[in-house]
Amino acid sequence: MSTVTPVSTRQRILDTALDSFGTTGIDGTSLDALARQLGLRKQSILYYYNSKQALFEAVLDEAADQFITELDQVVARVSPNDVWAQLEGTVRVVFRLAVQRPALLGLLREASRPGSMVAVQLSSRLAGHIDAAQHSLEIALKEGRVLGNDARLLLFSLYSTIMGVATEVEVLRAMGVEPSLRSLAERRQELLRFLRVALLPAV
Amino acid sequence: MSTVTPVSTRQRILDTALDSFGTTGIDGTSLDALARQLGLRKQSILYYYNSKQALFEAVLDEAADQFITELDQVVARVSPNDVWAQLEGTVRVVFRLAVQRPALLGLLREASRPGSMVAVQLSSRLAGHIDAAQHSLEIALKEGRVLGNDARLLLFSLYSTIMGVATEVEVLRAMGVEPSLRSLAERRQELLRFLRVALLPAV
DNA sequence: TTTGGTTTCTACCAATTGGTAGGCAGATGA
DNA sequence: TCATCTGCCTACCAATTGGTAGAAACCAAA
Repeated sequence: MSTVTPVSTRQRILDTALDSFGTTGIDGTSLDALARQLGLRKQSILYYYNSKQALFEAVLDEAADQFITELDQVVARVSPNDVWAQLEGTVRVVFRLAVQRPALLGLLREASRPGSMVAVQLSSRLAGHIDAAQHSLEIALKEGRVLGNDARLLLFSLYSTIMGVATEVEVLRAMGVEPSLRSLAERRQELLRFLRVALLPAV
Repeated sequence: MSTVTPVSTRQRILDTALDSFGTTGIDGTSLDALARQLGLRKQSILYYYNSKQALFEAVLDEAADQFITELDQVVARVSPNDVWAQLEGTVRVVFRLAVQRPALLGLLREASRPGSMVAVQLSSRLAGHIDAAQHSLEIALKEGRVLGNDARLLLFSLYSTIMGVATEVEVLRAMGVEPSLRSLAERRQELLRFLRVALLPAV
């Protein structure tokens, strides 16, 4: 027995806005265009969210929620001591999002733009996860289970690599690789191999 | 004897536009604001570049030129067989640009945004360099001087890592590291260590 | 001094932007 | 039945956008 859950207009606006902000960017998204996509007038959007800025902040919160939820589901299952398993899980999540909800990653990308000020809001939401990851890394470093010096910088390198490989589609296209599910899987595999070599001491 | 070289208005427009497009983005840059920065009226900009689009394309060309020039100066000096030396040079160039001309990297970032169409123009300019790098990597892979499977995907991973570590300042800030010259140097060092481990076979 | 080309300007313009004011239909509860 | 509240609307608005038309200012050569 499947019931059609009525999605509230408020939620529909949020979802559509996330997609639009994440792909076209915040400047590239007008309230009019957004309303058109939703089959509404812009004033109905402003009824739920008092300004574009307010809408954007709500979208950011939503994005952080979704991202954290996805991450928790996969990462929290494995032992916090097994850094590699955690990393593998993270990569899996990010790549799944790259397929199913690319706008979410696009939004993170937009937020991490230099001088964006948006990052502040996001970072406070993600701070806990970042700290936990850093802590795990620190211990692993001390025990020699992972190669490296500075946990924070190492974490940063990992972030850059994973995010980049998952989202920089245009660069890949420029290199002659047409993005596809198959190429994405190959990319993920090569990425994991790359990270394994970079992180884990030779056996 | 130092002579004040008169910089043509055309060139001033190009430079200022590069900075603005690279930091504020193309949508975030209005011709009026640009003109104000230059002490001109917007119509003077349109006199030299017939439309905003035309200006942007010229800016992209300029950016590609500058990037290639910088890269050639450093990379072309070392043997094409020494993949590691080439990579080290590339990292040095990118990090220098991150300090001296961050807008240039910002523009590349903007261009590599999914669905940007801009990448096409840039990629045709960089195609030669990409091919050369890929070729070097392929040989090094075959001879076992570098770890990995697919040269293209490996190159892509390297690009993502380097570009990310050099430009994702906000992420770093979110992790509690205030960007500074000192932290940048540390980042570069850790990045090089990371890449060395990931690429070079253990001795 | 006049002429002609280059450069920069003023004066507009239509379209789009985010946002305000207020109305109208339908559901709900008294 | 009436009043109220919610949800979405039409009608505007001022500011900004990229862009056009054409006039001044300037400069060099004739």
